Amino acid sequence: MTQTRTTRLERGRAALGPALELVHTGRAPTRAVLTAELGVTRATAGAVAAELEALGLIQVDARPTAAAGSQGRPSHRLSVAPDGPVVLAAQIHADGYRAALVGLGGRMVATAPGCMTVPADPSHIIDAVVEAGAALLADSGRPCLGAGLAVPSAVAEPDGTALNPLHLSWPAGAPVRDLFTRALEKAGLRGPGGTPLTGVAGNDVNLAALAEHRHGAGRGARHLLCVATGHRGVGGALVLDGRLHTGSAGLALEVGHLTVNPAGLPCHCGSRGCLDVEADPLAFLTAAGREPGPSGSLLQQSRELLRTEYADPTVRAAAERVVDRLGLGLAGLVNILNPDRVVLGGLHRELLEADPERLRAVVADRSLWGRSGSVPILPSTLDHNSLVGAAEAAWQPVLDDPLAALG
Amino acid sequence: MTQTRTTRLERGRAALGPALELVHTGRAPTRAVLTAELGVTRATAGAVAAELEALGLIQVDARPTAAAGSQGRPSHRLSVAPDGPVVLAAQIHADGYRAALVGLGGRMVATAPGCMTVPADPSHIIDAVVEAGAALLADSGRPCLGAGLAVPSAVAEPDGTALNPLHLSWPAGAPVRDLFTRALEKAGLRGPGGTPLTGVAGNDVNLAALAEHRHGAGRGARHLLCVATGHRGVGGALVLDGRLHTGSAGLALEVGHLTVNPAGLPCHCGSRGCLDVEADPLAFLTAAGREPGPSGSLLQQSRELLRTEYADPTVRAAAERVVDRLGLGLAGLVNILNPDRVVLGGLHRELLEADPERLRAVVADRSLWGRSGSVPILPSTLDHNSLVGAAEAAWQPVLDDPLAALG
DNA sequence: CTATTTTGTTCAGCCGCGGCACAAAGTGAG
DNA sequence: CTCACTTTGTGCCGCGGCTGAACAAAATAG
Repeated sequence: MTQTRTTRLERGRAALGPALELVHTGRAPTRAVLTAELGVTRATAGAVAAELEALGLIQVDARPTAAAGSQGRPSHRLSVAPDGPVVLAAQIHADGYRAALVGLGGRMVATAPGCMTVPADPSHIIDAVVEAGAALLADSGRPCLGAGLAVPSAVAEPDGTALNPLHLSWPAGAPVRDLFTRALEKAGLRGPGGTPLTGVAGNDVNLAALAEHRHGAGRGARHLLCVATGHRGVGGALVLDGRLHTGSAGLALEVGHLTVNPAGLPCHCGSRGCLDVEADPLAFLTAAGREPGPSGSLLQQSRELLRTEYADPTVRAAAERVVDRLGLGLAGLVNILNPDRVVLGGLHRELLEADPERLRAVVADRSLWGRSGSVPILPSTLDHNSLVGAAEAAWQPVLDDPLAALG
Repeated sequence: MTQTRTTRLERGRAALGPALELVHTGRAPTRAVLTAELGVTRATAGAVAAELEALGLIQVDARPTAAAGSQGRPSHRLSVAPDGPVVLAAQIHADGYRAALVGLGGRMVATAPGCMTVPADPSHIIDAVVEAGAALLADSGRPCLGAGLAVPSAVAEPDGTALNPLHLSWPAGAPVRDLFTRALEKAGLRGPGGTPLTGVAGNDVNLAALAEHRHGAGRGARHLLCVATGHRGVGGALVLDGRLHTGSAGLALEVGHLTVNPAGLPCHCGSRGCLDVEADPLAFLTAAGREPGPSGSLLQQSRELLRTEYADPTVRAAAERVVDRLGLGLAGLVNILNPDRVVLGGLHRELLEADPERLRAVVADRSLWGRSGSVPILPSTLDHNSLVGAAEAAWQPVLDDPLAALG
């Protein structure tokens, strides 16, 4: 037998992927910075940039803008290609869906929301969101390199099934990844060269964390912990060295069942006082003595209450109660994960902004050492971060190996 | 200025490090397997193996043993060099210290225990263990490539200071890494070419996890969670894709303050019913109604009790109580980290072996999905795993880049 | 003993990349 | 404006690691 081996996909320029990621995340605004970040010679960086430009992924400005106050020849500016390829991002939430086209750099090119009560059969809404995305794509005329789907449920790997669609009526174990891929096929969406698109699916909080890490409040963090709450329950996510940590089966960071109030409310998990039932919008509304509305509007209702009636002592006390519980949960997570940054989303973001010091104090107090307790806790900064995160997941193969993904 | 750049340490054969690691961990018993694992051609694998042999790190058997039941030319066998270089491993525990020389493959070449009450000044005992190691080294006549120290405390990065020497009388923030390095210098230990040795220091449970992952019960796991208890308190560690996850400041996996018994004993952290006070040897002895002995012997005392009097209903009930608490803590960790294997050390190992089903049932019951709950829970299998782990940490630079570490 | 299978070895050639020299494009001093 | 200086871009050469292929070696099967 003549000598065969596994095809080396990373063939060609090894620095192509890292270089694209640097431009994508805005960490390489010029070719000079790119050279330094990659740790290669200027010659190599130049060749890499030229190759990425030839692939239509980035743009190298021929007319470099002079950097103020610095001497020497100004470096060429790098940016993502303004009319380059996009990926299809889709999100399903309690109120309906949203489709979007997202280019490199997290730029949302087009977006289309859709309201509907989520039906028991996940394939219907997945088909709907993909069709909306296909329409956007047809309008834009730009090539599509991938597709990502965010769902409000844990997604098991490697099968891509939704395990706990808590506030959806989906059956447990719905094969959302495969349904998504099939919907892409049905909608006639194709990748470069007519190859079929393979969809990726993930938990919305996980994907939001990825987006915040690349383009939002988590930028530059080595170990980023995100915690967020939508309508019911609390989700977590961890980004380690730029990669989402989903655990061995995609089930990591199920933080909802940390005990934060030993004498608290019973939880469906069998315990009492879990974060899930002590620090979500429903808990806030209940503590404030308000009648919770329909489950798909709990977040809006809570935000409204927080914004308009925070002066009311009852509301304020309810907020502080939730913040204290959340702080206990965060302290536990900080002790276990020791992140260098924490970003809060959903209602937790508003609660943090309402009283940043209280939450930070609780976390610092219950963390084991001042050092780990002094971790910065920031509100999320991206709109539609789950959607952008779904796009990030879809971009990943391109970032890992641009040649293979486009060739 | 002529073009300079950061020296590319990984210059030369890029596959040298991975190849050494494969032999080191026993995953490349033959050159043919090495070829497949590295994903290179036979020619390259041959060159790499020859180079590692020339460096004195591995041995390539000229007379390959025929593999039974397979055709074709038998492949050369690979093994670590029997008289190759070693690293110095040191451990400090409640009863004293232990020094050892450890070769590649986790082979303990020589070891020397030392009993002493740990003095308040950490430099004394660190000097003592290094001197013991230096004596072993002089006897062996083998070159020393590194040194690692395991301490029963969290070690903060990047400064290498011991933060919570719980059952030692050390001051908080003792610079153990620097004290260790200085002791190595004082003892006249030198690396290849007379370069000074830089010591590495780590938490004993963290290092034990590393050892179990490379050579023990954790072999092959992608996400390995280790939990162990020595005399007081509970420690945890996580190995992700072969690397220890120590968090952004070395403080990750401080699992001792997970709440596992809301109505439990008060803990110095301010909460009640923490894992630290509910699932350590002291908790077991107390629950069994025994008078705890001196703090440095709690583990022995507990083991003794478990082995000789497990038939006693009081002892058994105490064990089950601790197992139940431990199970709650493990379930919480499994929900957050979703490892694909759990390894228990110290007294937890004996408790697991006494009644494997009970612990597994508790974990499965409190894990969110059967899938993550069905994670295998195994007892540790290595003797002196913290010591071997200290050696692993010391070997790491060599495994990462053999040429740079030896050149 | 021959055919087959699997592995080791040698060698030529490609190609990525470093190093260098030089050009280009800016700032600042006089 | 000119000149010195600094920083960046580009073309070219050469090294060296790695692939690919042909060939040799060492075992088993029949």
